Amino acid sequence: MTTSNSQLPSTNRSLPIALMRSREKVMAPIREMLKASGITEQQWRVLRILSEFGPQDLTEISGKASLLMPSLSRIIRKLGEDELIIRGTDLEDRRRQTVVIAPAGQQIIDDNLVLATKIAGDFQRRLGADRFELLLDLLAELEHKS
Amino acid sequence: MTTSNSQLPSTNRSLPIALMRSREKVMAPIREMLKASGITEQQWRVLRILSEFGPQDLTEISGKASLLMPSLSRIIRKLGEDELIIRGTDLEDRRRQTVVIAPAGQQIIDDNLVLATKIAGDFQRRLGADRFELLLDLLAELEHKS
DNA sequence: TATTTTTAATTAACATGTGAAGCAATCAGT
DNA sequence: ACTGATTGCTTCACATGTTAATTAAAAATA
Repeated sequence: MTTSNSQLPSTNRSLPIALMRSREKVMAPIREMLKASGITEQQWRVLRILSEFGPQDLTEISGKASLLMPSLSRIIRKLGEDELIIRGTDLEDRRRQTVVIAPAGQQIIDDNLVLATKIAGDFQRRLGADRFELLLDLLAELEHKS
Repeated sequence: MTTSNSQLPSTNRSLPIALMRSREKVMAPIREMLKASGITEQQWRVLRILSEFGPQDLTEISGKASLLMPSLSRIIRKLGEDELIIRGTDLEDRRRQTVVIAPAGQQIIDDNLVLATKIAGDFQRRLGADRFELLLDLLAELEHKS
């Protein structure tokens, strides 16, 4: 406005904002679903990973869930307090915390299985299978080093 | 792990996680750039919008920046305290707060113009112009109602 | 083995995300 | 003009994002 910034791509066509917008749209129905179970979207991600890949330490979860350690540390503490997971110190390496999903946690996964599958499928159908895969590929390419 | 959840798409191929991952990768260099100016990525977005579209009220900014009102309210307060923007009550409708970018705010936009343009261009080149536009289109499609 | 370096996790401090409640100004209908 | 509904923004409460500092344990090296 004040000076010329015409070289900058308009915020209307900005990749960061587009990513935020679409992330919000994708997450909203999942959050809505999870309200009944009383957990957040990130807690759900952690439980899903524990359910799918079994017991593991925080660093492994962090990588799979794309959560930074400080966030994950708080989430694990909360999930432990709510008895949705069970944590224990690794006897081989006492720095590590091994985390296992608890029955109550698995129950939440099971309770939301059908609806979560439907929600994921809706987005896939919205774009079509091919374009959906293409989108995932393009997003993955953004992560590679230039 | 405990019970079967094979219908659920693996977290490895999950759209929400893919969106988070790529968002982080796209934002990281911008945050790095902004450290020198002492503002956050969201504050930068607000300043850019004010610079590009001129004075406007919070609701308008909220829509363009994809920031919820509670977040934006705090951001605007902070930017005002730092004198990067100037806010005033709209005399026509005293509920509205009209926000204008201040010289110090415009200076930050100007200071980062070249590097910000380069960063945005890097991602575009990484995919190629066509695939980059395709990505933006696919993301936009996710936002439509099913 | 003592010292140094690295690693896994936590904590601290501040900013944002999110849903809900609150408040004042405006609007709509009477 | 009066009342109820709506709008624009703020505040609250809690969770997460982010960087830096911290702690304990393990690994590397002298």
